[in-house]
Amino acid sequence: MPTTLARLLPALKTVCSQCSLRELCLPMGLESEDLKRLDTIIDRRQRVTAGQHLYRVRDQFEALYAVRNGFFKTYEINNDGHEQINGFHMTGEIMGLDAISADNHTCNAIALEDCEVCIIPFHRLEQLLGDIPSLMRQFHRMMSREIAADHGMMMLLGTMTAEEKLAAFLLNLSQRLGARGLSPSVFRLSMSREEIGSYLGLKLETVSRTFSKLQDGGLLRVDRRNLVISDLAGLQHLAGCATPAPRPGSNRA
Amino acid sequence: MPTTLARLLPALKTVCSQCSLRELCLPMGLESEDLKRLDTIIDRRQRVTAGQHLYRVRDQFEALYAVRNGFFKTYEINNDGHEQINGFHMTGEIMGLDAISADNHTCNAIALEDCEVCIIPFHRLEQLLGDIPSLMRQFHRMMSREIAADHGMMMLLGTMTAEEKLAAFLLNLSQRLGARGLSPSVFRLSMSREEIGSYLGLKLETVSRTFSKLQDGGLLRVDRRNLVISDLAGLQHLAGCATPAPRPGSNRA
DNA sequence: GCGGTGCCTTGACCTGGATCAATTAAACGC
DNA sequence: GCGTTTAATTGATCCAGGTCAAGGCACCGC
Repeated sequence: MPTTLARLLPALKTVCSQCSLRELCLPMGLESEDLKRLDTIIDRRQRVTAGQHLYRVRDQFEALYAVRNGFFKTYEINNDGHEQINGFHMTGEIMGLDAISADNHTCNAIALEDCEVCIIPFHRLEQLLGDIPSLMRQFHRMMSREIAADHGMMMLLGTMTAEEKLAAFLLNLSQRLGARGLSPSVFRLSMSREEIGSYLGLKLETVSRTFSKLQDGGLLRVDRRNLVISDLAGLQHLAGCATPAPRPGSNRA
Repeated sequence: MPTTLARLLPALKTVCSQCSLRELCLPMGLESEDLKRLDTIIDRRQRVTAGQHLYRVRDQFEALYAVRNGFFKTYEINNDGHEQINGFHMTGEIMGLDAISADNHTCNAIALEDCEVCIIPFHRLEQLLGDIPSLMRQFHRMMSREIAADHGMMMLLGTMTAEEKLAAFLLNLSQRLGARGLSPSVFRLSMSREEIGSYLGLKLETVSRTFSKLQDGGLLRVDRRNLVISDLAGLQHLAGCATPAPRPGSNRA
């Protein structure tokens, strides 16, 4: 058993059927009968303190994780030692989908704040998918959404300028926070400038300069990690208006 | 019905159970009993001539497509009119996985050569997945592999130089051709310099210059679209040795 | 309070790849 | 065969973002 799984808290009994996030997460759209069956396999939570890994590259793949609260990043290190962040993950989002094919995790997941995740044992989930068509549909939607989001990210990395990238990134965060009932215009960044840069294919100095430029343009205010978006339409214009309408469960940047 | 589906050739009767690609494709690892059940839903092929679209953004999503032969690209156009190629798809690879979540295609697929695809009606496939656990597993592996490949692509776009990008791209092609029993060192590129550039986040001039540089370095020979890899190890070194071992059904760059 | 540490900002300069432009060469229609 | 078209190469110049360097400022332990 990987060390990262060692600190299970049996006291934390989860049930999807009682979870306030169920319409954002895997149980979305499930009948109460089927929700109860899901409860039988997703019955454990795990706490992960800020800075701790949930899993690492090459860890045996056993479970998917749904973020219950907190904020994660997933990243890979390439052979130059260069870190690339694949995604930031918040409440209701599923991590680990990339590991299914290889039976091992292909990236690292680390908590940027104190977090809690629901453990979804994958082989039991697959069994259940065969019995609950609506759950299977939702699962496939979530995987597909990840693929589409990654394609969006490839577009961002391949074709956008620093300003466009940062605008798109902040809008995406704003949207996902909004979909969770939080303020879409005033929030705290959980990640450093360097981490934003790693995600967007920029250096931290460029991220910092670009923040300053957007601030000088009156689009937002930043003070360290506190952000206020003051001109949403302006940011959207900058990002190419490519911001899709927020949807429950919308995933990734 | 989308125009792109109009030219069905009923004469082309497909059966997975007879297909030489079955160990690269969706039927991988299936028992003959289950293969027959797959035959009942994947029973049509479609020809797509070079330059013709198989589907376009916003087309209703009805089916996945397995490439039977030929070569496709999938791409998106962003709001600046900038094209980003998401992937090149060859024999045995599945296209359309990104469309499941939205019920509409989120990218365009166009044939770079005369192609033939097998039509996989998605709702019928989902029904069958519930009955055939090994098919479900293989389907999930293929989706997951796409996610992992996209993460690799994000790494490439975010952290690599032009030379590293091109080396990694050519090695990926080489590997996938090799896995299909074709020469991994002598092959013809089906795409233009501009398309390579769009995929790698470079301009066509840079792609051309980088080819020349690799050629001058003795790593390969290019003449228009004909390629000979003469120093595989050298290319791998350049690409950061990040080339995973070729596996059947390995997907995407 | 006070030194240390980690993050962030800003300035000055440099460079990899973009841009603009000219040339060559295959492929194609007739 | 001979224009026309399209793809590719190569050169010259430019600039967005990288790199290097110097502070600044919140936060922490003591």
